[in-house]
Amino acid sequence: MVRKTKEDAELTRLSIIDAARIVFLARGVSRTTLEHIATQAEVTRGAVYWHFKNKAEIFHALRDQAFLPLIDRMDDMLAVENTNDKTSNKQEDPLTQIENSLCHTIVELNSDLQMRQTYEIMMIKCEYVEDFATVLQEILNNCSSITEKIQLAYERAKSLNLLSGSHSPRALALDTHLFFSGLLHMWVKDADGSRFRFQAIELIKSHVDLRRK
Amino acid sequence: MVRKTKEDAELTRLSIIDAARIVFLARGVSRTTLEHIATQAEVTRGAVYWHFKNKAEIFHALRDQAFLPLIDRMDDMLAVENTNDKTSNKQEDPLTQIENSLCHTIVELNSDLQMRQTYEIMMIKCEYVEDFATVLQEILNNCSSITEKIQLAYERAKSLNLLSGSHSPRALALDTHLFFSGLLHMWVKDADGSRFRFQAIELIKSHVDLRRK
DNA sequence: GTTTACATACATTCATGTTTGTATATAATA
DNA sequence: TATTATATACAAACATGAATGTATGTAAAC
Repeated sequence: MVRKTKEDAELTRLSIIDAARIVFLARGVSRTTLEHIATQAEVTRGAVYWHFKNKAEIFHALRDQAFLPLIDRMDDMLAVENTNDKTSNKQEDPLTQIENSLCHTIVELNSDLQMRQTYEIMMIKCEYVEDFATVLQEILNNCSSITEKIQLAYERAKSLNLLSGSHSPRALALDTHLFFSGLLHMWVKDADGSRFRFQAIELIKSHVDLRRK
Repeated sequence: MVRKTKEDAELTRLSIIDAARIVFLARGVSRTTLEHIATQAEVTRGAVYWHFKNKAEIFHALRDQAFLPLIDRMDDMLAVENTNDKTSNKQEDPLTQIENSLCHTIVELNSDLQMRQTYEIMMIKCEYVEDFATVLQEILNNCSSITEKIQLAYERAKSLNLLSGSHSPRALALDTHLFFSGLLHMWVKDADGSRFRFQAIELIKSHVDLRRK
């Protein structure tokens, strides 16, 4: 049980990230030792230090694994209508596009335990200081970009005369973004699911409906 | 510089909580030592251990100091109209009541640096595990109770025929709660204020307006 | 005189980073 | 193709620096 092939080494790397997720979730990021992670991954700290510089690097790897794909997917679902692609979300009306992209995120979280756990870690098991503060800024940037996409969708909806009332697409987008941000937080904190988890989809539909003519 | 009067001791206690806030904010809760807090408060760890059992107890004290008053105030502003009290928020229409209670919280946060810092600690400088997990549950309970108050206000608004559309007060309340929860999070994370801090009031007004007939 | 409100000193545990050791994969060379 | 060299992927040991909790000391208040 010593030297492995490159493929084995990659598996070790992944299992360390996997282990980190489990231990971070249970003990919080600060309180988990590299020893904890190593034990969970059934390796020694030597292996951990071989693959990662320190705990922060593991944290970043974990984030990249779960966060980025979801952000990308959301971005994609909010993209401008593309008439060549009949199978995608893009032929829906803009409001339905918004609704679908939000719902999709929730569905993903519901079906993917690991992603759910990672979100929980990022939201309530991590202190955003020093090495971790940058992650927060990145998240904020992602949020901004998504808000802009939502705004564009609302602008399309407006020009298609789909909106009730006369609110600015900007204000609508910010409101939607804050709603969804709050929903994700509550969704994560609501461990037993009694408050938000089981009605998240409903809440999204209701939120979007409020804007529909 | 040894034994003090009861009043002096109470001042020491408060200065320890004050110091904890400063250090928690800068270093995160986990990474701050009781030594850090003691130094900041210009006492020794002896004094800290005299007044508090451990770090978690300081954390709880800090929370009680900043959180509870704000919650109470919000609760109060959402209370049922009281015709005897002409000076309060209670003579406003229910939707304005909701708007005011949300705005009030933001104004408070804007004017009270310490409260703002405490919120920041609770949201992004603390890991909710073990000793701290209970705090999260308490926060969730507070949220539930506020949501209920908001729902009651929406019900009053509905019976006064102030609402546009035909959405249920329950759905409206949840939506508002999630919006505000998201707003608080963003408000706190948005350190330089460029994204949310300076337009929070506007966003609240716009959110409530969306529901007004 | 006793309790209070601390300061100081001590003991222990624990986490981190580094260093060293080592078996094996892989590339180089002959 | 067989041999050798080197880099890889770890394990194990070590050294250091905290951080915690407790125990003890002490001066002033009551």
